[in-house]
Amino acid sequence: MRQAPGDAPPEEDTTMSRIQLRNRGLILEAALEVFSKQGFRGATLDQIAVEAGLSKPNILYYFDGKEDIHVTLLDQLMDRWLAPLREIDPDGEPLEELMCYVHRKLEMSQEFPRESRLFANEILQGAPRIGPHLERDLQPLVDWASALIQRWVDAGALAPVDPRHLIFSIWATTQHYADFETQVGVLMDSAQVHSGAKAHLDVLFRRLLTP
Amino acid sequence: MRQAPGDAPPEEDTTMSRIQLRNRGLILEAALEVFSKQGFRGATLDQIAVEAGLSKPNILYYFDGKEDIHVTLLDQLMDRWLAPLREIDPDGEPLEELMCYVHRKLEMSQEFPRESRLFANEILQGAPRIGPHLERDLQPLVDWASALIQRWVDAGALAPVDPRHLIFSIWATTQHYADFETQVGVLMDSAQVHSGAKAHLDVLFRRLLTP
Amino acid sequence: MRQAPGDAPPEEDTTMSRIQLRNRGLILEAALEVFSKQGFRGATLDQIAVEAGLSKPNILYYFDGKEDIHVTLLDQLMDRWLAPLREIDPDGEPLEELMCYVHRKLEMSQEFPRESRLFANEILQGAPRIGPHLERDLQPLVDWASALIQRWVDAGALAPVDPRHLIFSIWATTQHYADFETQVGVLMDSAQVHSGAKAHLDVLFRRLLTP
Amino acid sequence: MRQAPGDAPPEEDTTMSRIQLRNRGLILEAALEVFSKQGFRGATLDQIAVEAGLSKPNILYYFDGKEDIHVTLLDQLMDRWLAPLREIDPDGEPLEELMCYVHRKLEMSQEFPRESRLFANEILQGAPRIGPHLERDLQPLVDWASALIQRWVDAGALAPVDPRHLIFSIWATTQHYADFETQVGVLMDSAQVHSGAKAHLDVLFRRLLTP
DNA sequence: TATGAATGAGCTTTCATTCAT
DNA sequence: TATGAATGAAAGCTCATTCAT
Repeated sequence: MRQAPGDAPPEEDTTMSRIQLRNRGLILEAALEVFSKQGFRGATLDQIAVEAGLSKPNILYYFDGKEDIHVTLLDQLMDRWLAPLREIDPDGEPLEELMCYVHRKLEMSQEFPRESRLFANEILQGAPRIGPHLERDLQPLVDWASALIQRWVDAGALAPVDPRHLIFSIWATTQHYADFETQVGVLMDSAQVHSGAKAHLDVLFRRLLTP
Repeated sequence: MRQAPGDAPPEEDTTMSRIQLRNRGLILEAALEVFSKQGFRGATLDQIAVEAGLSKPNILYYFDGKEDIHVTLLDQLMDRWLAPLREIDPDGEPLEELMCYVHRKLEMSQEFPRESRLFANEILQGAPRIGPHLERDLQPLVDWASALIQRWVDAGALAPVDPRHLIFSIWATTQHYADFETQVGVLMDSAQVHSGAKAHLDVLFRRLLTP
Repeated sequence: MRQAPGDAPPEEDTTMSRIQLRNRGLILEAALEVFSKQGFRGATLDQIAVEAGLSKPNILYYFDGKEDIHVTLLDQLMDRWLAPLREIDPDGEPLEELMCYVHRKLEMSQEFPRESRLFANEILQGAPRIGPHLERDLQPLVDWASALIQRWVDAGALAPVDPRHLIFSIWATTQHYADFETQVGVLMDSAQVHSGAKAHLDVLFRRLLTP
Repeated sequence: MRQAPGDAPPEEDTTMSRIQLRNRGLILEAALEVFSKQGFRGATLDQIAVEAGLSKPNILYYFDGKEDIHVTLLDQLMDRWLAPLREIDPDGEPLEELMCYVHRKLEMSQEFPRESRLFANEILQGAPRIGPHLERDLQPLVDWASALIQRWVDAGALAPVDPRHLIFSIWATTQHYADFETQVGVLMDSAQVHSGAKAHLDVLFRRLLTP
C-alpha cells in the first residue's frame, strides 16, 4: 500500500512562552483576516495591528516584517490545504473516496474561506512567495494522487477521466464558493448556498466518475 | 422570444480625437497587464506609465486617477464577460446551447486570462469597485438564464440541476485555467492544458446535463 | 617624464537641465554640511531637506536615497582631495615641490574643512562606502608619489625619509586643523590658527626634508 | 616644581558590589568597541548589549541611557588621554622630555586605537558631549604645557617653535595611525607601520626641536 | 497634449526607552 | 538584579496626485 507523501507534521517550536504563542496566534489570525481581504500589498501593518489589538512595533517584535507574517501564514496554510488530498485511501472504494474528497474540500471552503482566498490571492499574483512550496509539496502529492486515480480508471472502477483535470475541477468548484463568495452572495440566497452546493457537486462528480 | 437583458451598447464618447483614443487604449491595455498581475493596491501608476510608454502625468490627463482606470477597465470587462451568457439562445437545443456556453467560456479563459484575473482579483477583495455592477448587470442576467435553464429542466430537455449552481460550476471550472494558471503550470505540461481541459469539461457537463 | 595616474576628469552628465543641476547642487551642498557634522548615520534626510530648502520627497526625486547622496559626495570629494598630490611635478625642485604640497594641503584644510571632516568620518568608520575608491584611486597615486620621493631621496635631493610616513604626516598635520577644529578653537585664538599653522608646518617639514 | 593640573582621581562610587563593577566594565568595554566603530548615532544599544553579553534593559539598569554610557566613556578617556602630557617633567631635559611625549603618544595610539577613534568621533562632530571637559580639563593643561615649552624655547633648550602648533602636530601625527588606520592599512603593509612610524616621528620632531 | 518637478500622506521599519515581573 | 514584552517617536522611502510650463 503506497502512502501519500509529505505527511510529516510541522514541528512547532516548543521554546515559545505562553504569551508568545498567544500573541503570535493573535497576529496570524489578524493577518489572515487582512491579507485574505486586501491581498499582500493592500494589507498594512496598521490594519493587522488594530485587528490583533497590538501595537505596530509589537507586531514586529514577533515577526521579522510584513513578509515574514505572510510567509508564515502560507506555510501553515499549505499543510491544512493539502491534507484532504493526502487522506484519500488507496485501498478504499474508488468512487466513494473521491466523492468524500469533494465533500471534504467543499467543507473546507465553507469552514476556511479566508484561507482559500489567501491562497487564491497568492496564486493569482503568480505565487511570488509560495512558488517553491508548490513544486516541493504540491507537485509530488498531485503526482501521487493522479497515478492512483489513473490506476482506478484502468481497473474500471471509475469512468475514464484525466486525473489532473479532475482534480482541477474539484478544486475550482469547491473553492469557488469561498473565493467568489461576494458574487455568489449577490446571485443566491446565502442560506441555500451550502446545502445546494453539496447536492450539486455530488451529482456533478458522481455522474462524471461512475463507470 | 425573450431577450437577454443588458444589450445596450456602451455609449463611446465620439468627441475623442484619434490620438486620444489611441492613448486611452494604450493606458487600458497597460493597466490590464499590471492590475491583473499585481492587484489594485499592488499596481502603481509608474508601472502602468512605463508599460504604456507614457508619462505619469499624461496618464492622469486621460483618466481621473488610478481608481478611474480600474473602474473603466472593469466596466469594459463586464460587457465582454457576460456576452457568452447573453448569447445562449432560448430557442436552441438546450444541451447544445449549454455545452456551447461552456466551450465559449473556456475559450475566453484562454484568450483573455488577464481579464479573468482582473475580475477574480476584484471579487476576491469583496468587489469594492464592481459591486454595483454585479447587482445591476449580472444579477438580472443570471436570473434570466436561470429561469431559462429551469424551464428546460422542467421540460425534460435537461437532467435535473440547480441552474445557479450549474452556472457557478461552469464559471469556476473554466476560469480556473486562467486564474490559477501558475498552479496549473506547475502541475501539468502547459501544452496539454487547453485540449485536455476542453475534452474534460465537455464530458463533465455533458454527463451532468444529459437527461 | 612620468605622469600621475587617474587624471581623467569625471564626465558630468550633460543631459541635466538647469534646474536639475541647481537642485542637485543644493542637495549636495546641504548634505555636505549635515554629513560632515553628524556622520552618515547621524544625518537625516529631514536635516538635509531643510538645509537645502527642498521637501524630503523632492530630495529623493534627485537621488536614489540617503546612501546615494553620500556616495556621490564622496566620489566628488576624492577627485578634489587627491588633486594636490597629483600636481606634484616630478621635474620640479624636490624640496619646493613637497613644501608646496604641504601648503596646498593646508589651504584645502582651511578652504574645505567640511570635506575634510566628511572624509575623516568615512575613514574612521572603516571606509564602508569609500573603501573601493581607496584601493582603486588612492593606492596607485600614493605608490607613484612614494616612488618619486624615494628617487629624490636616493638622488640626495631630500634628507632620508620614509615616503609613505612622510605623506601620512603631511595629511595628519594639515587635516588636523579641519578635523579637530573644535578642539583647536578651544585651545587657540582662531585668528592665529591659519598663519601660525602655515609657518609651523613650513618649519616642521623643511627641517625634516632639507638634506 | 610645578605640578600639572587636573590630577584629582575620579571618585569611584565604592558602594558598588563586585557584580555591579564587573557589569559596568563589560558595558563600557562593549560600548567602546561599538561607539568607536560606528560613532554615537550609528551605534545601537542592541549592538552594545550583544557585545557585552547582557540584555538591553539590564544595560539601562546600570546606565541612565545611551548618552550616559557615552559620557562615562569619554570621562574615563580624558584622564587616560591627557596623562602623557601631564607626565612631562618640567625639570627634565627639554628635548628628551618632548621626544618621550611623542613616543608615549604613539604608543597610546597603538595600544588604544579605539579610544583614539572615540575621541576623534566626538571632536569631529563638534564635541557636543565632551565640550565642557575640553575647557575644564584640557585647556589649563595645554596652557601649562605651552608655557613650559615656551620657557624651554626662551632658554635656548629648544629650537624656536610655537608650543601649541607643536602639540597639535604631535597629536595629529601620532593619532593618525589609529584614526586613519583603515587608510593606512590600504597604503602600507601593516607589519611595517609601527616601527616605521616610531622612527619617522623621532626624526621629524627631533629635527624640528633640536636647537 | 505632454511632462519635468514637486509634495502630502502614508508605508515599513528601527530604536531608545519603559513596563511588568 | 535581570529580562521578556511593549511602545512612542522618528527614520528612510513610496506613491497617487498636483503644479507649472
